[in-house]
Amino acid sequence: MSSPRSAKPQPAANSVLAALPPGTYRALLSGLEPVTLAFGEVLYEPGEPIRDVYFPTGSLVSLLTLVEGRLALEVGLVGREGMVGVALALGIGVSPVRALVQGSGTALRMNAARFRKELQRSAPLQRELYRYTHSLMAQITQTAACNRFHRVPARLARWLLMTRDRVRSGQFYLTHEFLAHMLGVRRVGVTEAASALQRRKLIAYRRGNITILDHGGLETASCPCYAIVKHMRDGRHKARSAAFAGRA
Amino acid sequence: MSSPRSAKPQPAANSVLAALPPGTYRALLSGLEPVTLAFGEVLYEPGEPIRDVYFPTGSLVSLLTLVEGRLALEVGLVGREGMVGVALALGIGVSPVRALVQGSGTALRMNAARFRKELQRSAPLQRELYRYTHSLMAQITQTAACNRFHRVPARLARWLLMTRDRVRSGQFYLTHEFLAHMLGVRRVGVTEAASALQRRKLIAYRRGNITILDHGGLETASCPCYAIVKHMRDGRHKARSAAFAGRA
DNA sequence: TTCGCTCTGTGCGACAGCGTACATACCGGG
DNA sequence: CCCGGTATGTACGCTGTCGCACAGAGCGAA
Repeated sequence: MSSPRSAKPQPAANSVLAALPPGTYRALLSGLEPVTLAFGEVLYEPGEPIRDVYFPTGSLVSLLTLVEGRLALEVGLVGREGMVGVALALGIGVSPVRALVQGSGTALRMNAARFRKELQRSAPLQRELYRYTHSLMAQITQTAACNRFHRVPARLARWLLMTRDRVRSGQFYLTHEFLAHMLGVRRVGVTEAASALQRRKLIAYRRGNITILDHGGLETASCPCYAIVKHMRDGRHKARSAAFAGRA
Repeated sequence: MSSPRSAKPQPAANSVLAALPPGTYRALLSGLEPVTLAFGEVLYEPGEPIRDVYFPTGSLVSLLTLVEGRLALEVGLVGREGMVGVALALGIGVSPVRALVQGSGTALRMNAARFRKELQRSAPLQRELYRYTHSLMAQITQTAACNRFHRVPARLARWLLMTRDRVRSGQFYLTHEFLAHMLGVRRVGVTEAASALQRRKLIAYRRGNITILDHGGLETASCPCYAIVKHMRDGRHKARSAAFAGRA
């Protein structure tokens, strides 16, 4: 119920995998197992070993940092554009964050040992993953600043837009309570901000089912961080040619 | 004047470089140029190409993200334990942050082209840099949460301790104005917090010259983020054996 | 239908941090 | 020794968010 569209025929591609040369991709295939991730599932817990990495195809995973054991704060959001478990690509076998499935759906899973082996032998895979790692770092950085300087309503708007981009749908299941954990604020704070957005006809929600009504309006209501992060990702090919000028 | 100790004989080692096998290190040497970084110098500006990378030996560099062009917020602090310019190690030629010299001192500099070449041919260098990249990501993540949940006095205390660890000295030059930019608060907010710490005899300062008087007390006054980040870095060898179990 | 649970809405006092303005203290140079 | 600039201290009203408490509202199961 949380994802009423799980049956729709997607291109089934994850952007990281899609960017690989065909030969590289074929070599990976036998290690990739299609799985369905369920809402609320926890893929990693901070300090625990990373057993598998995940390439979301139709799912959405939140990366949360925990403070004082109870408070949570989302620092990253991973959808089909990325991979869950970048720490492993950096040679670290322990997750620094909690990875929580925030949108049910499909993903491709590979166990840690195989992943390390494939990474070691494939330069294109390395290149794509490091590029994604950089983009994730930028996202975390932007989030840090955003949490410091921007108000709850703007941050909520940004978050909804980011989610929309990653699930490619303007509708998803999320309670105020859940959103509060993501934004690191009280549930009441979310209720107030969400009510305001609803009054302005930018979104509609009913017991957790949120629908984005006016994408443009929501973008105006959100802080500039949304546009900044989006632009960084879209501009990545430009960055690539700068970094690897004269190569590849 | 900003660094009255610039002449003291340091081991001159940067931790990333020190962790390399002797052969690897020797290969790098001809590309490493000793430089002195001056307080206030800007090594990178967001969006600009990374021309050189820096391995601080006796200097300290802040990584700042800019919001709306004017507000600044520190997301990372790089001293002798790291490198400035990790984006380049991830294949990105453009810096996402401003890199500002916060403590004058020595560093080893390598130009971007040479660095890419060396990185490509040296697996140990890659390994060390990716490990450091992970540690920097963890630091940024922790900072994001810290900025969200902790009060200014605690954050100030943490920041002073982190600086101390990186310059290996309990004394350094920093005005309230400067600290305000780092913490993303008003100068007045820093003054109030610093006065409180001074009243409690944890620090002393006089026109920018800050001295840590009671390290333990300051640690108590700081948020747990300090201990967490410190522990992550100290525990990195443990993490390594988990990630590379059975290898190298 | 009714009960119970979850989700959402509202009220209220407390307070940290903001923006601004201005006062004092320190230091080096002429 | 005095002057100017920089650094620090203090005051004050404002607002966003907090913590808490409780009141509706929707939905599913009995």
